[in-house]
Amino acid sequence: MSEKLLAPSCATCGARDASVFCNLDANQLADLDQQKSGGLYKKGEVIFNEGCNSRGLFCVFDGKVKLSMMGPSGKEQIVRFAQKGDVMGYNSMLSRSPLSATATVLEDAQVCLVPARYFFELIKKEPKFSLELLELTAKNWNQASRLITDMAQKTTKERLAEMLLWLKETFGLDEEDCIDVKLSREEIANMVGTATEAVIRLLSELKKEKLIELQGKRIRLLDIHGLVVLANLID
Amino acid sequence: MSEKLLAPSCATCGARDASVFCNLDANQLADLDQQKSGGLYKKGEVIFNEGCNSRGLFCVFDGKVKLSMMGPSGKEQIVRFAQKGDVMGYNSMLSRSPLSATATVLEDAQVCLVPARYFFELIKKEPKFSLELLELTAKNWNQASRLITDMAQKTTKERLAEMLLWLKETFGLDEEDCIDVKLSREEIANMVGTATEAVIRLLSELKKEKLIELQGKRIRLLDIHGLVVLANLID
DNA sequence: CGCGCGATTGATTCGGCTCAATAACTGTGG
DNA sequence: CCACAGTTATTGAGCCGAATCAATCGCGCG
Repeated sequence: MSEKLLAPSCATCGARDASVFCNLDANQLADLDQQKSGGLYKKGEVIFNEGCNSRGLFCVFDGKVKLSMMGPSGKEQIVRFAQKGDVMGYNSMLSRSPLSATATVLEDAQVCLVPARYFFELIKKEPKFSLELLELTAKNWNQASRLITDMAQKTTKERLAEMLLWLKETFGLDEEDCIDVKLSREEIANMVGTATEAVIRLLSELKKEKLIELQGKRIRLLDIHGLVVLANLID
Repeated sequence: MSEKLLAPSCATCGARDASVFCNLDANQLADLDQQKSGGLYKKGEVIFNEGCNSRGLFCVFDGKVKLSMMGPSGKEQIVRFAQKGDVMGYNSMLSRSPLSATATVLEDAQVCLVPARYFFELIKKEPKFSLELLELTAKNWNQASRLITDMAQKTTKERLAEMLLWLKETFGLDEEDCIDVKLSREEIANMVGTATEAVIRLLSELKKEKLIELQGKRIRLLDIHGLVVLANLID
């Protein structure tokens, strides 16, 4: 972390409404403010590392973060992203096991840290918080099992199309219909589960098929429906 | 379900100690007994179906169940198993979405059903229950993200070795060191994410390499450490 | 301006999927 | 107890997608 800074106040945090903290009342938010600390992380920095113990629950105030695991042969696998309002590092606490993923900053991020003790206190005292958290983990599971199936059964091209759509859902499109995050070809390959060269070749196929346009790292989605069909998300 | 039957009492249920219900007190168990219903399912029967709404939380009293999803081209993908003490169908309730998997009986099973209303009541009233559930979903997530990485990065043979070890962990070995569950080659293929023929060929390779022995559906593990190494679970 | 990393393209190889043909096994009814 | 039909397991041959290796290109940056 580059520097310690005054964490943004939870009460006024714009990211909170959509987060697991959306149901806390004013008193609890004040408590949370007391307990938490904030940090500023620059692009490329690692917020936490797979295999270590979690220091608490990390809540992203702004910026973009990738969560990835090391594969058996040292290849990175990106398993999810986190941005404004998303929380990270809680699974490890809940399952009392080391962190299963590494969090790396894609775009400069402010991240708050809620210590484990207070996190568990919230669970014990605030059923609504537990429920939010359960809802979140349930959704994660749904997404994960879908991803398992896709990894196991889809072709590389189908998976690439699906990942582009996933990126669109996660980060949205800018005013020029470009996916609003900058990833290297290698990082895209590490989402799709393939080699960098394959991503490059397949992206240029998608371009030939008028589904996307490429300008360096910027990827413009020209035909979302076409991508959906290609990704086999519908028949 | 073949027949309605008197559900086993939660208070004396041997499966409960290791389940998410392990922390309930006598009163709550009595309530749970009141609320729940029981069912007997025969091999091959479907307990619930992907895409439907969950009728509640299913708790396996005995027997063996596979949980699978349909892939885009109609191929089954087995994502997990459930047996004594395992619960199913709760993710769908928590995320308020249709069931993400189909539960099919592998070996005759008795399964209790806790209605959604009571399930949510427990979460609201009993922080220890929420915590157990959170712990469970967190573990599931860890397993799922590991599986995503493996599917994306390992060879078919490595995945097969890993699945054999997973089956061993889940169902154990009988007195002859055979994995204690009967799966068709196709079902194994649907775990590994490959074609039936590939499983057959790779199983016979493993046999040649003296890692396993085959007698029909019975698979004897001869060299567990060898399988661990092959599966790349250690270096 | 040259260095170095990331992106791109090409050539080759190989794992694993598909299709096709047999063989073994299961349960069924005569 | 056997004959039959239907299913599951096995083996073989051919093909294709995608990984690997190698070389070049392009760009951002000191």
